[in-house]
Amino acid sequence: MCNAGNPHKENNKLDWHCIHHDNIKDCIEECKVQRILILFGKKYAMPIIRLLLIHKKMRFNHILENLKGSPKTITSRLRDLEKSGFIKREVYNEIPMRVEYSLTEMGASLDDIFEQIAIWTLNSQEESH
Amino acid sequence: MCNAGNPHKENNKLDWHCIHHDNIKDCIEECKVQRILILFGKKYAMPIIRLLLIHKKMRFNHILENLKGSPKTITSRLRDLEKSGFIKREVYNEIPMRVEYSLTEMGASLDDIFEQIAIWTLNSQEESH
DNA sequence: CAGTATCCTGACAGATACTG
DNA sequence: CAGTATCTGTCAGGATACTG
Repeated sequence: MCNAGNPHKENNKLDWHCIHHDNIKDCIEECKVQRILILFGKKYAMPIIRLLLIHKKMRFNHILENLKGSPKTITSRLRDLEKSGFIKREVYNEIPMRVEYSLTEMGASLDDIFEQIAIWTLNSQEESH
Repeated sequence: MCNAGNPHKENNKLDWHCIHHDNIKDCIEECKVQRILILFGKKYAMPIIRLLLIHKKMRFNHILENLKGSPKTITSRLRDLEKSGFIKREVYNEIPMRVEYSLTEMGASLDDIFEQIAIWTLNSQEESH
């Protein structure tokens, strides 16, 4: 069983990843921590979140221009983030067409963990001096 | 300039990633948060850290058997983690040869951020109900 | 405008055999 | 034992042209 969703710091550390899976494939598919790391290890995933944290709402071409990626890759990443529940896609049937991307509540909360990672990198730098 | 290494929560949020780079390539190369996410988005990176947190020291074949990966991939990941300063590789010139992997202080501190991500996944799950 | 479709390159990863 | 070498397949991502 994957216990990544059930961390009780007092009792046992290491609750953030399952060690009891028979094969690692199950871990990767079921462990939420691993899935987040895989998603944000992909190109543009984090920069998209950051753009939306700053601008709140953005249209496709604005994201595209800002990140200077190919439309295929940007689309792919937007779909990933949407499927994972981090961003919301709203279509307005105007001419020309308008699509606006924004963060879900869950997506906006990513700010916290990214910041914590940043703080961690700062601390681990100090320790190594 | 990348300001990911200089987070001051009181003044400005979003310090965890640089928005002022002209192109995203510089961000990926220079931003520490992004680099960590890319590294641990790769297969076996997190499971290796977890194994070493539990067992303290492990030999190559034990890691290999435990994670059931191909030797090429496991070696590649061990080198990545070593280059980033998370693990230490010690060679003993015995016959048969012995190599032991263990965490550096910085590697052991990864426990904290993985746990924080796990706690975050738990909280964001509750919110969405 | 917001994407798809197509083609292409390179990195990631598995399987297996081999070596110091 | 601790890898390396080799071959293979899959997928991420770029460039560009096209479409509803």
